[in-house]
Amino acid sequence: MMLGQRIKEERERREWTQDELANTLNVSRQAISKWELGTAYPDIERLIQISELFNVTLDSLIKGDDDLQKKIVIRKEGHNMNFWEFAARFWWLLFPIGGWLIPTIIEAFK
Amino acid sequence: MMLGQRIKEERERREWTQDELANTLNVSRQAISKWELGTAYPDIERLIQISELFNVTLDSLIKGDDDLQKKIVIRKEGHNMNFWEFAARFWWLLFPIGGWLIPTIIEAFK
DNA sequence: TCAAGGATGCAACCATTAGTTGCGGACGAT
DNA sequence: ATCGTCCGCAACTAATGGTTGCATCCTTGA
Repeated sequence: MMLGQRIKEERERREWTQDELANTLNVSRQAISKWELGTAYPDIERLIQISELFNVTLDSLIKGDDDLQKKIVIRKEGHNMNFWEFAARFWWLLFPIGGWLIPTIIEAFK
Repeated sequence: MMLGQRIKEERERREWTQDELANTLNVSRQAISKWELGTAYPDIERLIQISELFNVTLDSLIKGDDDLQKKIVIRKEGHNMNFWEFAARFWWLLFPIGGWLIPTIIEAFK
């Protein structure tokens, strides 16, 4: 995850120390250090604060630079019954349907 | 924060249950419930998973997306049956329909 | 050369809270 | 009536984010 690097990047771009950033966000300096080193992650509320403070999108902060982002689509199958699930449930319909259909067809060609 | 509502929206849009979403994200169903109710927030790693699964930006997920807001109101109520749900419920219609259709077809080719 | 101060990382501890397990209610279908 | 599905509530556990204190590295200047 890019979060640590991105925070450090934006902080250093503004030539702030960890301590200064910590004060504006009302956390200890160590918290900033951990975030940047990736040993801890800020909670979501603080994440929003950071994105607003640095004027960057959350995606840019967390995933890295915008142009590096690529959507990874993880498709999940819906819970629609497929044919076999349907068949497993209604196989018995073959009896009445078949029992009527087959004689009918046979009758038709006699 | 919009996060809970947004997750619920995107989940219901796909007609998934909390349980199904929980399985794809490898958390308990309760976790999903808490997220949606706002009594807990997913950690950042899972947040990224969610945004990728739903193919939405993190900003849209966390801060809310005004454009999406409108759509939700419309489709909030009612639940559209898919084909198989329909089939599972009205399979018996095959009897009268088939009873008329098939002889008609056979008659046509005689 | 080395002392001092500033900036950051490391380690241990604490406290918050995210996540799990278990239970029950609401609802629909059979 | 009963079973199955879906979801929320409560209590507990455990993971981890945040704090405090100390160590390290670098720069600067007498």
